[in-house]
Amino acid sequence: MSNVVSNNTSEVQSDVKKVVLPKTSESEHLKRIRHTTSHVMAMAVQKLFPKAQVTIGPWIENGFYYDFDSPEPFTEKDLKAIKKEMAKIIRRKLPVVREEVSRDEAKSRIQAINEPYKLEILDDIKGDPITIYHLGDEWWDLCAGPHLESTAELNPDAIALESLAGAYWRGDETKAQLQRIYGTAWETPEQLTEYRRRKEEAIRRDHRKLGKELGLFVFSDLVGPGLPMWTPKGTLLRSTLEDYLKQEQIRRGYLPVVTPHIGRVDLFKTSGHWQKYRDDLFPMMADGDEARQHEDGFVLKAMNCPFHVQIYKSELRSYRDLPLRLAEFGTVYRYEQSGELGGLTRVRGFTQDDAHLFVTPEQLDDEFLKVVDLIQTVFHALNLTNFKARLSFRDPDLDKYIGGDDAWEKSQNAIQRAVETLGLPHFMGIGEAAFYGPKLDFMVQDALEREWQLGTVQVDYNLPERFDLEYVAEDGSRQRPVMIHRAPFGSLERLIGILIEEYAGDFPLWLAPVQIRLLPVTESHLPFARQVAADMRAQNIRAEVDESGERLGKMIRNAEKAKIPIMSVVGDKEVEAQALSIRTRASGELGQIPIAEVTERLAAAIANFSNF
RNA sequence: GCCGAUGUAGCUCAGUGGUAGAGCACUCGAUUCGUAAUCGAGCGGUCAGGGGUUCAAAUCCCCUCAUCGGCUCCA
Repeated sequence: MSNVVSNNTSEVQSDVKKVVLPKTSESEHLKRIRHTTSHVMAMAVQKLFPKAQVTIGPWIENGFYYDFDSPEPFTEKDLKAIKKEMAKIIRRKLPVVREEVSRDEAKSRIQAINEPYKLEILDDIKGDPITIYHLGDEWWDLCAGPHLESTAELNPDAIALESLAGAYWRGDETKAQLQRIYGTAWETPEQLTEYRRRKEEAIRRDHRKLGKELGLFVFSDLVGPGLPMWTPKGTLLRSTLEDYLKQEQIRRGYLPVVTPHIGRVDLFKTSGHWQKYRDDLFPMMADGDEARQHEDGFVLKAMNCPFHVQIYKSELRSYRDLPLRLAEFGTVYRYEQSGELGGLTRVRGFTQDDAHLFVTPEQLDDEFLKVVDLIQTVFHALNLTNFKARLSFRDPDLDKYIGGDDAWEKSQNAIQRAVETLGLPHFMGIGEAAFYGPKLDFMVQDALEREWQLGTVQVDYNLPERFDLEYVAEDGSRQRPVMIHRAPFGSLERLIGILIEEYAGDFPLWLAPVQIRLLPVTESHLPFARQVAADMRAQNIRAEVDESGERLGKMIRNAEKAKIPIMSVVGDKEVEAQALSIRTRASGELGQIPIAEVTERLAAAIANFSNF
């Protein structure tokens, strides 16, 4: 009875001894282990590939990596050889010795071994002395440490080399591409096993896998990469989310609008997007070569703001009209780099829950706070608690932004004030701003611990300027409004990807594409089941009947695999009693409940975002 | 876009130079069944696509496409 958990999901079994995994950022010891392991790996690599040059090799949350410049590309087989070599080094119990040297001394030693990357790294190290860490007397690298005292403290069975990747020197794609080896190292082999188990579990939650299994969305090579298509079940999920937010927005004074999927190039020239993102748009549609030459054509929209701005501009606005909140579930297309695409989290066609608020400067703070409140409300309703707010400000050293310093100051201050007023925990993201303004971004992690932006609020003084927006103030003067761009979900695609992983496919009742499935014990009970389901659908309950004609056990199994929250067995007893035998995914069998009561409770639970 | 890996039936996968396989799904037949898989039969593949090597290619080589892990980018 206790085990209602399906055996193909990943829940931790209570009888398995729990291994606690330390975090690198919180464990000095683990930092030392990973630092030292990365040095051992680098030494092993240079032993096997003498031409390989060593660059940088830090610890990361789940392990470490090291970047090499090697004329011969590493292969998966090489990883095995490197791992073997590492074990050898570890068994030799080499002491790890810290040495302090002067800048000049470091320089001459680097020149002696001819490692130009190290020279660049040396230039970056501020202050003296320079620290060098030696492994025995055969290998050393510039390193701030700290390290273990000896390779003897490492356990080869707690170390694994995980993957190969390309990585640009200094993260700059115009510079040399290096080869990165990712590895992981733990205090004990048990920790490594646990780490691997968690990784497996994460893969089971992967929305690409679950989306396929649950039949929510599909891709097609013929349609094209990064262009998801939503199945009937996925579409139910999507529209439930849409309906929820639409309702919430209407309550908050948003006005719905609809705008086209394409617009003239000139529109995007005015906004500045064309100059900035031309290559990231699907190619222009132009009627003939001459039109093409003059850039007199149309492009698929990659954002909705310029369209909403045109609606704003369609009439003379009074201060009495503001704030004007124009909202649209707008589908946009971005020609993302092929290597960037993945599942639903990064796609080429997606729908933003977009809105643009046109406000007076005096209204800015208040409206901004209201938007943050909406986002928090939405995240709460979705049970997304594991997010971090990021202040995405401009990097003053870069010149990829439009607008004057004054506008930027004002915008960034408005965001700063908002998070302070709310006491919202946040972190800084310098250089993460949009080109027209700073943002407050709500960041979440997927199952594989990659960070994604969902909700966003942006303050913008620049587009109102570029489009020459105005309103008539109380004194009759023409004033410029401020714009707030905002999207609580960010995009429906990404949100759903994240939600699938967050819930591991077990959607809460109100979101579940199918809320209840009726299972007729024999085919003779089908008409009864169909009637009950139809009555439930009339109450806006997403009910369906298992028409397979399978045996009950099989139907239950299928419903469990489909992660349907509620099952109802209908047989002679139920027809007789005008009741339903209820089995929930969360709590197992609940026994017989009269049909009217089931319907009523279901409808109430759905309305309250609660369980049955 | 770059580095690396992968691509066999709708799905999950086996098959390393000699006649394409399994389980599930699907269709049909039998069974009419009470809380996680009834039995049997059948259907289903240009082995991602194209080119090459070979007497012979899913298997070896080249190109393209897609997917995955990273990097870069992300309005």
